[in-house]
Amino acid sequence: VRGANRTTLADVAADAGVSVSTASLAFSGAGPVAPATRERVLASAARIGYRGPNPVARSLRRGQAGVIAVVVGDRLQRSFTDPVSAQTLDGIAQELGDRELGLLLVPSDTFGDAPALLRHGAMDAAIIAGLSAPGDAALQTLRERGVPVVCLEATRRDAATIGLEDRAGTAELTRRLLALGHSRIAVVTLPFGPQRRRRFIDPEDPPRAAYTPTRNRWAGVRDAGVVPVLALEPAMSLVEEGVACGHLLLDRADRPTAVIAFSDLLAAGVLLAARELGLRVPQDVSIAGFDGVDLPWLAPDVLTSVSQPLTEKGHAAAQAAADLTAGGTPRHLLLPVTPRPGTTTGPVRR
Amino acid sequence: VRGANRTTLADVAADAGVSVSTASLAFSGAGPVAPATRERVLASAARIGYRGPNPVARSLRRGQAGVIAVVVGDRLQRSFTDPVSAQTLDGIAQELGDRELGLLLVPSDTFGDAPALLRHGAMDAAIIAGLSAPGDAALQTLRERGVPVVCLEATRRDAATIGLEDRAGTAELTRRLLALGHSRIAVVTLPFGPQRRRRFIDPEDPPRAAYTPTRNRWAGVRDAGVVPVLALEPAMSLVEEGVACGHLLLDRADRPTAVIAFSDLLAAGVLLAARELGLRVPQDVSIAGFDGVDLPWLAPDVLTSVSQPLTEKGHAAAQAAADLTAGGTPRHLLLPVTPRPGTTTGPVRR
DNA sequence: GTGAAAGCGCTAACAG
DNA sequence: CTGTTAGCGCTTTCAC
Repeated sequence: VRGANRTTLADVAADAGVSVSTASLAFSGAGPVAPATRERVLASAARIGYRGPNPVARSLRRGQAGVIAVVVGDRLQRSFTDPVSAQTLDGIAQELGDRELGLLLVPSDTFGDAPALLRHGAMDAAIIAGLSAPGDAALQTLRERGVPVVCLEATRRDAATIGLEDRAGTAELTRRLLALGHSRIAVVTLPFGPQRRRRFIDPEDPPRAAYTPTRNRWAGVRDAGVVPVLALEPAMSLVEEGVACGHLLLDRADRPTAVIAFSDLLAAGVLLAARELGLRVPQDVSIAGFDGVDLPWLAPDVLTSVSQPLTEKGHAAAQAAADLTAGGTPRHLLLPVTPRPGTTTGPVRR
Repeated sequence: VRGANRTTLADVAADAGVSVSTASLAFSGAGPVAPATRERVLASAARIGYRGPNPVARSLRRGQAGVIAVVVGDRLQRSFTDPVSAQTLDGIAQELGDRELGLLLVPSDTFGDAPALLRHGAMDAAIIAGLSAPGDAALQTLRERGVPVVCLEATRRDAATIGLEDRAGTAELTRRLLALGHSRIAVVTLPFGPQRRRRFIDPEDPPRAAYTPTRNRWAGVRDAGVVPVLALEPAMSLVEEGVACGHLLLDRADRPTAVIAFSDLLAAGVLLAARELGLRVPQDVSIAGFDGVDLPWLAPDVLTSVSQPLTEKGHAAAQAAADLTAGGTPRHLLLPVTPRPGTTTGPVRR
């Protein structure tokens, strides 16, 4: 139906009695065409049912696909239910839309082969959203194809990156807890790598995390001079995981007086666990998160957190991708975070 | 960088001392090529840094873009945070990925102009996900371009549709409440149209809803022989709206004994409102939802609801789109729903 | 202002 | 098995 013999610009030109090039100009408006001719061409187009220039042909001629691929975790369901990803993607989509660039959405897990789309899809650049480890198949495939890449949440030499002041964020959060008199502080980290397992981490000597934000946020806590009394790596950044971690941390005699979770979703889970255990927040335990997302279902509580400029991050990523497409060199951007006061932290009770 | 003079198949052919067509066959594997020649071509490609066939050129030649557009509400942030959309999109992405079709994500609000991408983007078909009213700008633009369309959540003659047994769903839910002895049943509907306002609806004589699911789910309640004691249209299907509606319905002397919300997100909001008001669920009020999504943060409660096969819906939509691309005729599919038992409904107390 | 010509990079007949 | 030929539909110099 679509692939069949649709009418082309040549048909229009023939019908209007002009050359193809003139017809082209009449449509694109990119050159001088007599108003009368223009009218005639447009009329012919309408008459014979011409649907406008074929975007693929245009792309071939221009040498640009007009499309930026956005690589997200394999399960969109998860990527999107997470407000952090959703809001970032929203920012990317806005900026790309403003520049009339298409957004090719490519789900791809970190391990295993890159999907066919990534290997063969038409794209001028790619944005790897979400956590990616150095050896990432997606990144590698893109490199081989020579597609310029923008990485979010990662440190890469060979790609543009949009980073975050993770480290300053958790440092600030930790200092605030210290100021409130907390000394027994536990941490729920982000995943260290793609393995997806829940496990206690040695707070004195944690393994090196493959994921940059995990590494940086941990470093921030240490910057504030704190060695956590307990540290737990969740399988994923999900509410359910937060609940599980919360139980492991709070349902014990030597309960910490404060918990820092490296994401709001995890912090929310810890809060729910505290509620289930009959603990009052913040009287019995203080809980801090990271991201500053809006979690209306946590009402009446609002997480004490650190906001990252998610929409802006998306804008920056899209902008970086567009720049690379235009031949720009990969730049490395670092976005600031700002403390967001909430109801879930308070002075330590003795 | 990308648009510059990259190496082409012709370069490879020249280097390998074969014709372009042979080189092409060596890459696509779509014809008989002597293993030796094939090796030689591949070696040349590697040597001169050929990155593989240009997807745009291939598309032009094939007459297929290899891309399906997926139109979602203007704010991705909202579309995705909603588990219903997220899971549907996940299903679409899976199926499209399996067929090696690209997913072009296009945010577009229902009113106002269709975005440039929809007017000029390369696509073989489009899926309109999320609520769409008959006059929809996106749908109209697509029609004018002659792009075949699949509509979710809508009744359309001129497009393939993937529907849901909404009506049977709410009818069943209502009957179950009746069986539990409820007679004072209130309803929180879905939005009736794109206006986004919260308002009470005349239960005896509701306006006609532009959105199909709203219409059908209401009809289902009536099918069960119930006229709601109160009916409230939310501005959107969001937890916050559910909370607001919950307060309006439950914080009054003639409080209903049961509330049916037309989405789980709204039902969750009503449940939170009930908790805030100190009402026990289901002892003081029963609450039923629709969709059957997983809301871990509602623990320990699980909404009594009706599950729709979201992933399957996504699969079906993608499949329908692929069929249309291949010249198939628009079909109209109706997917079943299944009751999902939960903890939020119980016998009426007197 | 308008037209002729030359491809963008690839694939698919069709000969050989 | 391999090469020749002919476009896919459009844009863009460059003459006129």
